[in-house]
Amino acid sequence: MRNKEVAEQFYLIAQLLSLTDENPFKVRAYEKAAQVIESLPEAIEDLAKNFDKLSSIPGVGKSIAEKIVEYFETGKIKRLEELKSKFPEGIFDMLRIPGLGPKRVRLIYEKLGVKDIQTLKEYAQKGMLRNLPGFGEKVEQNIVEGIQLLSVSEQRLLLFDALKTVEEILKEIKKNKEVVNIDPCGSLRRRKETIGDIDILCCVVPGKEKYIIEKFTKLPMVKKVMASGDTKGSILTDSNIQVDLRVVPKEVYGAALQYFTGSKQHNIHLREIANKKGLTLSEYGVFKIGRKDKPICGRTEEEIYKILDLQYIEPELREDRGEIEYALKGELPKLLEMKDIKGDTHIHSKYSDGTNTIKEIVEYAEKLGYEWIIICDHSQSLKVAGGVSIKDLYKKIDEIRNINKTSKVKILCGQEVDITSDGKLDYPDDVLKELDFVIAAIHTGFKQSEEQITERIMRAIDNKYVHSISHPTGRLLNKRSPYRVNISKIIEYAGKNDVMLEINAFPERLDLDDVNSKYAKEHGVMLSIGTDAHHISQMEYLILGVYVARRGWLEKKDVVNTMSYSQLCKFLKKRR
DNA sequence: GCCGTTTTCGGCCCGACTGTTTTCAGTCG
Repeated sequence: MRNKEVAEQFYLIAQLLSLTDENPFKVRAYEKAAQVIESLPEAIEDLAKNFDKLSSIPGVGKSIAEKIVEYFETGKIKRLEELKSKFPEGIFDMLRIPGLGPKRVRLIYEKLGVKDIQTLKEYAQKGMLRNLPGFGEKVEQNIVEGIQLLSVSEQRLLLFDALKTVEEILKEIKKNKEVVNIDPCGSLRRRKETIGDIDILCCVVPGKEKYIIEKFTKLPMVKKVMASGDTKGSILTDSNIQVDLRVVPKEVYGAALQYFTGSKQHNIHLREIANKKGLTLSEYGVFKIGRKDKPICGRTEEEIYKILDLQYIEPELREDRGEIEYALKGELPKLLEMKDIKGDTHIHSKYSDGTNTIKEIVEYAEKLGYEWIIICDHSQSLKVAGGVSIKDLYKKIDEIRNINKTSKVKILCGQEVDITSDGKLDYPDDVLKELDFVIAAIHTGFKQSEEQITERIMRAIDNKYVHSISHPTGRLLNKRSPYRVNISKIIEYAGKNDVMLEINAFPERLDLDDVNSKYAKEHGVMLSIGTDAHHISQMEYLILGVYVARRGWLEKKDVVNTMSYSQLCKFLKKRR
């Protein structure tokens, strides 16, 4: 998969073009194409073999398609090389500074010859920028502060951590009785796997807008106030998370919620549809073009979609990945919900590196309202994680059978079995066949080539005792890239062989991700959501897996966790 | 550069806030 790499080239072109006098819509076109390519489930290098296919990707026309082909044939894009030669390397760093955009970067470079962040900081501190048109003392100060913010503000927050932070903030703001309504929106509401900053929308009793903004900017966790106006406030928390609060009147709350939930691409697409109907859409409602005085609607989100002749679109789908076209036809999927979930397919116990006994786990599962759980511990060779010997495995099976006699929640005995570096499984078949559930996983040999790792996983899929593949790409958010694996090939192969793939719900994994989950569904793959919990409290992570599934367009029928205990047992036996 | 049931040319989403200005450009989401 070289999609990310190709997308990167077009992001670069867009960035460099923004520094020139080129038509700004050209910049947008490149950005859009980059975005589309990035979230394409098929490998772009495969699509590039067929020019018509390539240029039929929405947002990719003749010119960009040619550049993709050129990139694969020569390893370079001439247009990009030309642009690069016009600007020094350091210009990219300068563009990353929050509050400093392409126009000012260009001015600083052309008028003063500044071409790296260090020099820029010195110039700003010495007051050498203030004579440029549009610059002043405050701008200089903001640049210095922006540079200091650079490293912290770029790390994206895990969804799980963002959800916790926003919960804390909402609790504080709700203490003010002037607050009528309050909701997190932005990428958090769309449940993206990582969050850049947190957006919160609220409506208050009339006349108290500014008062609430001021309250917000004085919360205990505020480190720095970035902006504070009549209807918008923006702060940086002590853990360097940017949080924006917007206050709107209740008559347009739905329009604002829609607007601030995004995504940007989804909203742009929606407004294009509005325009074609002689309407215009903003956070203040839907208007007839030329009649900005009185909105037609905007109290609820549902009204907005309805007036555009669209089905209501769940926030998790709003990425402009086809949901608008489906909503136009009324063919959106009915997304999986937490209440559909009957069990967790991946929990570690004390038998390997988990902290709780099976008894403790099953009691917690009962609290969560589950019907069944699958206890999967590591296999024998994974010594660092307390891999279970064959002897202990039989003990585990016995213990589970015993507990099942009296337990309300049923336990299945599973194992997370290592795929060794030569593609074999870490227990012999006569042991595997004693297990209710086998989830195969890669924990070693990350450095192997794409062919080798892909082949290893395919050999595991061939084994008739394997039910699912755990965390199929091995990525750790903010920490480790996926191992080199042709994931679309794995998905297609799993589909052909009726093997499931896991949506690992551990906060830093979320693997498969949304895009690949959707691709899996389209190839007839059943997904298993497992928390990979190593402590009972981590069993709460399951909701994160449901969010991924929803972003991947999955329905109840696409996920094994929605089966009853008897359905599940039957389903798992079918594989053998 | 992309796109098309008003279009193959001429559009391309919309508004808040800031800091610089005396009416607006730049940046952000």
